[in-house]
Amino acid sequence: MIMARPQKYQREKVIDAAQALFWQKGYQATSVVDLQSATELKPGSLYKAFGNKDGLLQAVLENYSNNTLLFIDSLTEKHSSVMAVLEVFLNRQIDRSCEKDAEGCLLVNSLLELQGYKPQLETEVKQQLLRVQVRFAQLIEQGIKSGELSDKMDASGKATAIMTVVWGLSVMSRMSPNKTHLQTFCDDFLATMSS
Amino acid sequence: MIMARPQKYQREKVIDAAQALFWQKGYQATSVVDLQSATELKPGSLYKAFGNKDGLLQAVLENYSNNTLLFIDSLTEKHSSVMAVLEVFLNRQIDRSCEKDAEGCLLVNSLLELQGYKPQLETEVKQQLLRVQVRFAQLIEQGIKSGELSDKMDASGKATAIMTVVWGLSVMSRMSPNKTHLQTFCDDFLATMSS
DNA sequence: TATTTTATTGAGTGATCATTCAATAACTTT
DNA sequence: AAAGTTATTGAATGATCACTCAATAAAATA
Repeated sequence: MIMARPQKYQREKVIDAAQALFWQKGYQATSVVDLQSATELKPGSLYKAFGNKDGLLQAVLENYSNNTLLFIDSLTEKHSSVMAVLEVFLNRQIDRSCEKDAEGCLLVNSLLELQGYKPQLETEVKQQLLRVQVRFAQLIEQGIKSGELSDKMDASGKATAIMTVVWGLSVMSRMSPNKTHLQTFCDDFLATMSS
Repeated sequence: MIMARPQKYQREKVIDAAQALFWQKGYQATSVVDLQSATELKPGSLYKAFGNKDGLLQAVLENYSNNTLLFIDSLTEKHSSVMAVLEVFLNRQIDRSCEKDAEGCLLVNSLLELQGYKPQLETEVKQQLLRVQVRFAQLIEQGIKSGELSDKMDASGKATAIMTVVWGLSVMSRMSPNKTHLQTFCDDFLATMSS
């Protein structure tokens, strides 16, 4: 393999910097000039690496949802009970929602911003969100089989419920919510899932 | 009062047309040219009437949240029990979320799109969302006093919970959700509120 | 060292954006 | 009917946008 003139920049760092910007300001409000400053990439390099602004967002979204899946997996390894995993995950969402300048979930933000405007990116975001939902469904399936979770609703239904709560928290994070209120809400919700 | 050259257009119709556009495409993706076509207003008239694009969105948001409050009030008049009001409201949210090209809640969409980009409009959106949340808190307060709702959590906490669910449904509406799953989720949620 | 290959550079491009304003038209008042 | 008032009109403006590309620089190979 011929390799003349290797890349000076680190792809990971570039994606992280871009992610921070897209998360703070959203897709449209983030100009390519902003991205050039944050990533310290000249326009030509940026377009060489990611095609265009859409391609950069796509790389960011993949990175973001990969991290989410990795986090779920790490919780699954750490805790033996499925309920514990759900509880810890929700509590982290609550903590994030109550931070001072909480920005919610990048995937949710992107989904709502890009609806009916960038169909291709919208599809991409939906797929990433579905990946997370499916991972939860798999986890819950185990919990139902082991008898830990009730079998009143199937795993798919329970996963839908949990995603609705998580995404609700993501929106709520923009409203300076009361932490105790959210905790009580999530406790009650989790109670409806266990057997 | 001197009135030479009265307005040719109807302010309500203009706001409705603008609302439809903002709802479909979001604030940034809706160009002033789009708004001119939809409202059949020339740029000068539009700016005379609303100041600028932000002013038009503000008028739309006020109109939107007024309608939401009116809807809650109409349910309150129609049903004697608070639980019935909450149930009907949530069921309408579910129905909307499962429509073919569901667009979620305009206020939620706007909140997430404008975060960290248009602080003034963001504040406006938060206020409109809070108006709705407060109206629910007042309604729930009655339900607690009458003993219909449990007093385990105060009215403010219960209102936070319900808004989290409603906003979660608003996001979920973009994901072609399963109606039965949402209904079961909301039934279980309402059960945690009653005494 | 000379050649080849490829990433980097950054000024430049055309399109689109929100917004303005002087001219005009329509309605009321006198 | 004339004068006065104000909404309407639409071409024009300047700014910003995402994006391009020919020139250049740096590393690997011969």
